[in-house]
Amino acid sequence: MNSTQKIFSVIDYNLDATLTSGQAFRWKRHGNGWVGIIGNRWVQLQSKGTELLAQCAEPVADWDWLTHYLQLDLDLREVVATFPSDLAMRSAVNACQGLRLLRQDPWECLASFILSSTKQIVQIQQIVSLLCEKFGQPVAVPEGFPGARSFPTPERLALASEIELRNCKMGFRAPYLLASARMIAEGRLNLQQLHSLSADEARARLLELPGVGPKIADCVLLFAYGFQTAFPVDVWVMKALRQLYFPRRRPSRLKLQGFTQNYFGRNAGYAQQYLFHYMRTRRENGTVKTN
DNA sequence: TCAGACCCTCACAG
DNA sequence: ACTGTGAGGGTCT
Repeated sequence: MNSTQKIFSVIDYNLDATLTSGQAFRWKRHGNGWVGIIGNRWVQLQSKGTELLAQCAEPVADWDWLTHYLQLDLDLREVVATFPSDLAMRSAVNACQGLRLLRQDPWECLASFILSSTKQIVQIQQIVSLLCEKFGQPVAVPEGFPGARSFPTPERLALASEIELRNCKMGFRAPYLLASARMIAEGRLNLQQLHSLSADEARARLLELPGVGPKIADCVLLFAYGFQTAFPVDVWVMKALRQLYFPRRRPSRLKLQGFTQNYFGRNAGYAQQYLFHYMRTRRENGTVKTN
């Protein structure tokens, strides 16, 4: 039966933490819940205990897209059980039970992270919001809600000028986003095809894009393609790693990569998300308990 | 490996 | 109120 809303039963799903943890940049708080756009759909989400209420603007026949985006079928306990059990890791997990990884659209994720370099999360949200406002397609919205737009396609952005993009306050990231959009629009890189590659191969392809370095490539592998071994190292995670595991000398990037893969295991990327969130939200901002 | 440049905005001093 | 300053989920050269 088609309905505009559905109730999912969930265990250990911290919606607030998940939507504010810097993976996705378009969710806005609305009352107790959240409003966002997934693909071409407007969605409102509310979490109540073990229930997750989803509301759309138009009737939905099949909710698989939302189950997939939110990764509702994932057994989080099984994932957390694979983390190393040092104190910092345990503290990070305890500080934020139910933090999840989303499974986003590759292009939206890629473009958003190209825009993320040396920006704070609120600033990224602002840029992405302007970008959607200017280049996105209108989507259906329920009565009484402000209009909303989808994330612009690479084809649309490929037609934009650098000036237009800079007007979205993205500064020096504009030529990167434009060039990447063009490469994808021209078919020089097929984002869907990366699903069929290994993590290393997919990573190599992403690194061909201008404005995409190791950190952003890993974010896309993790947040869009679900390669859970991908381990984005940003300033926060680097701070944690150095304090915790390399107190003496700083390791080379290659060494660090080897270490994170071995030490954090097959869900290294998930572990990274907990460390990131922990570092970012702790009161003493930047210190981690080591014993 | 190692800086420095790169846009722009906001928070925070003074 | 105003101006000055610094730094912010990096990447490129």
